[in-house]
Amino acid sequence: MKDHEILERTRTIVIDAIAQNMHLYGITASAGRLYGLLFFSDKPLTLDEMKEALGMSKTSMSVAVRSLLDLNMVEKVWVKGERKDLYAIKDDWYECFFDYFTIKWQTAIAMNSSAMEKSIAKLQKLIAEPETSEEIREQAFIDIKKLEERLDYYDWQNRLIDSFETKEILNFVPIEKKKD
Amino acid sequence: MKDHEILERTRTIVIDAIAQNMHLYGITASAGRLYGLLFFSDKPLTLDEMKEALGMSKTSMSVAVRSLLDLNMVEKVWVKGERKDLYAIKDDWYECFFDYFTIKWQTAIAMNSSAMEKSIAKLQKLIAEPETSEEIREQAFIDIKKLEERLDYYDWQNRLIDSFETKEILNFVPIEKKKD
DNA sequence: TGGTTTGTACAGTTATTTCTGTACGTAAAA
DNA sequence: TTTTACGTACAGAAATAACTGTACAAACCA
Repeated sequence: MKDHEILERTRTIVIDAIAQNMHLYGITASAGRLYGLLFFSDKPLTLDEMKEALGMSKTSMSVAVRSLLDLNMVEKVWVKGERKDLYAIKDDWYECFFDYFTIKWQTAIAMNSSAMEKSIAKLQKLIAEPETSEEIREQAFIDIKKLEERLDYYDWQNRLIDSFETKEILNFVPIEKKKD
Repeated sequence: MKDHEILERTRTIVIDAIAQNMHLYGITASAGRLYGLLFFSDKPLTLDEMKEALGMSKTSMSVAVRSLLDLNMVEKVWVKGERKDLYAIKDDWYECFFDYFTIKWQTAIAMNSSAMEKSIAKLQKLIAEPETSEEIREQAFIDIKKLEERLDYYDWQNRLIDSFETKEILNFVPIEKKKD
């Protein structure tokens, strides 16, 4: 009786902490709780079991689990003879961390880079125009310089994320087994 | 007339893109716009100038600029004879990127680690109790193992972020000047 | 000292996000 | 085939976050 409570409480402490910090991945706290639930679960769970465990609607569970799927934090598991969909946590944390940058950051970097490249092109065209005033031309030069610097920075970010994607980063910051 | 519009439009495109992706840093889109404004500004701006440029309240500018200050994305600039506070973008993007992890991620990791360490201690105590049932004891062992694995992962994350903080990461993924 | 100006705290408002229940399409079971 | 169960789309409700205007404290100036 008391034992079980302690076990449950220690889990809750951890789940709360995880949920609270999940926003770093752009994920709602509820999805974080769900992640914590799956972290401790010894078997894949159905939407109904999640709903039951977290006291939320099935719809919310469906949404939350999908957001976790999108980030490769959770996977759909097939179990023979089970009609319902089952979901389990992906237990390669490192992979998951890397995927986050590949999925979210690389997209954002691509968007920003694209916008900046387009702007540079427009500015160069503006500079090439003979009727552009000297003042404007000068400002355009300055803007182009700023944008190119920024593009260099995005290029660096991409190279960093590439080292995540290929796991080459682990040669630089290796996974070490802690001594027991 | 037309020139100036083109210049303005190219800036807007870029600012919009930046604002849209700023959520990756846990920052509101408005603060993102402000960041974009400062990115193109050739001089530090006052709250009133920001308010004017973005058509928002001074209070909002105050809040937004503070969120950027907290992430070391912006700095307060002192200018002789100027009574108002002036703010400028921090132009070391790399530093800013590293700071983000040091400020946000390290804090989150510390919170999670702390919660897990506390839980492990409680579980070990539970295991040591003679009246704990064998079933509970077994479950506690499983939980401890999971938590310790997770702690190893957090340790790795910390080492990665350390390499950001010390900039040693740049030895692995160097900043390369793009050829002009 | 008293009179301005500047930045922010606070409370109220608006906008956005998150959550719920119903309704429905799809697929398995009978 | 009909029946049943599952997961999700959708619309409305509840909760949260973002923004604004007022009011005030601190700093500056006279």
